[in-house]
Amino acid sequence: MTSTTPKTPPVPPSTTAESGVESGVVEGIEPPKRRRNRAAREREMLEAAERIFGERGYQGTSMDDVAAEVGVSKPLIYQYYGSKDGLFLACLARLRAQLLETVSDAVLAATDAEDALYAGFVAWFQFLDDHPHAWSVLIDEGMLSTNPAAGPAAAATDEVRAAFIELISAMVRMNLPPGRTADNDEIEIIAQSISGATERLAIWRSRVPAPPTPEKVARTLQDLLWQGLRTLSTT
Amino acid sequence: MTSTTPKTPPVPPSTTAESGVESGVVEGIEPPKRRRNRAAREREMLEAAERIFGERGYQGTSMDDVAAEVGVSKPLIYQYYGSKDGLFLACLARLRAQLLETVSDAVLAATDAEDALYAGFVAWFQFLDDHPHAWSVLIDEGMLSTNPAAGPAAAATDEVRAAFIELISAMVRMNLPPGRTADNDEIEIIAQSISGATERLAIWRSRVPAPPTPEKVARTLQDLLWQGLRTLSTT
DNA sequence: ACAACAACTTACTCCCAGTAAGTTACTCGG
DNA sequence: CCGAGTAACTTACTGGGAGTAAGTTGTTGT
Repeated sequence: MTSTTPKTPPVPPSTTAESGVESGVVEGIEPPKRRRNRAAREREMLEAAERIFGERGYQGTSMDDVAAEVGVSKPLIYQYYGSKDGLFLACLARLRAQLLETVSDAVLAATDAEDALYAGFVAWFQFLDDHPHAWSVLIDEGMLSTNPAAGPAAAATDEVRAAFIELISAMVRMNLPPGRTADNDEIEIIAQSISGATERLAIWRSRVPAPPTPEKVARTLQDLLWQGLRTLSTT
Repeated sequence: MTSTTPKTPPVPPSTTAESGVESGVVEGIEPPKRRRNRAAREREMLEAAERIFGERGYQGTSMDDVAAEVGVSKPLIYQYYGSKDGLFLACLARLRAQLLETVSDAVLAATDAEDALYAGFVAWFQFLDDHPHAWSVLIDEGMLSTNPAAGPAAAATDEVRAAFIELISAMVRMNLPPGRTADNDEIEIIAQSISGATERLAIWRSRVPAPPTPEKVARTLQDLLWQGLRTLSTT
């Protein structure tokens, strides 16, 4: 009764049809299939989950909520995704793939290192502007935990980060002054810093009323980092 | 029975003394006070909570756990701290005060801007090395959430961050090239970046097997940022 | 000694992740 | 067309943890 999403319009869940009246029409013309194959349901579930996680956060979302949204019962989700973490993980994986691809493309399309850095920043902030949902899922709750005891979701988020760290490290390495071989610690520190900076900036932009444009932020970040990157460890 | 911390040694919780034998001694000599005044209990609870949150994270800690550790029943904690969030918040507030003070002191003790930045970084990483507990509490779970729906703990963590952002902003402003007045967006972007970078570096250091020293990290970060900071927006 | 209050407990409720076991609709070989 | 087999799905539960109502016991001031 409180269902806000009248999925399969006719055919009430059965066991409620006292009056045979309903609507005047006969139902001989193939009642809209309630049953779908696994792949289709999984897709439905993933979409619903992505939306709800994005709106209410990991903690704020119950499996019953998602089930209700899809119009299905909870155990079915468990059958397909195993656990709440599993479901969240699936959302993450999808979003990560999209985000990583977007940024990588931008970086690879650039002609020189300076431009690659800038383009990567812009792509990152732009993507998150264009997919507010994605962003919420990526950071909220799941993103936060750095504690080993925090379950698979945290681990998955770490994977996302690791991928970016690697991308950034590669860029930094490519960008080293010719003769220079910086030690790995330095590269890692720099990559971690940039990753942390962009994450925090993304969060900040998503919460401030009138955030500066992706280009402005990317520009400022570029200005802040570029000099230091160019002269990396030449002291 | 499973209690690992035999706080108040004798005097079992009552209602278990079938045999009057117990130990041979009489208990006439003032049984170790089980009752304490509110302030003392609150302190006990805070310490236990800080430790357990630090070990198992916010999610991984149950109020019953904390209650058991203190040797007290759960509702008492609720009476004093109101909720799990309230308890966590109290831990956070304490740690924040310590951390902020440590870093501020280091910054203020420095003689010039360049040194202040470096000293601040070192103090930050050093403090977190010295207080692994504190660190876990500050970042785990509670730290992660950027979602408004994530409760007071998230809000409190934001306050911690806001304090640092402000400190960093002040430093950046002081450090501006003489005639230069950067716009506020730029300052904010830079402050957010530095905050994000140091947070991520701290997390990274806490998880990697042999992290570089605080000085090394601070140095690298300094090298990365200093050039950019000095020439802020002079393009 | 005893009233009155602070410190504390037992024994619940409710909500949510996860599960056991059963039921219903599609499909495919005859 | 017709059952057997299986994939899709459900009802009805368990268990654990946050939070609470209402009562009990120690302490303290008079």
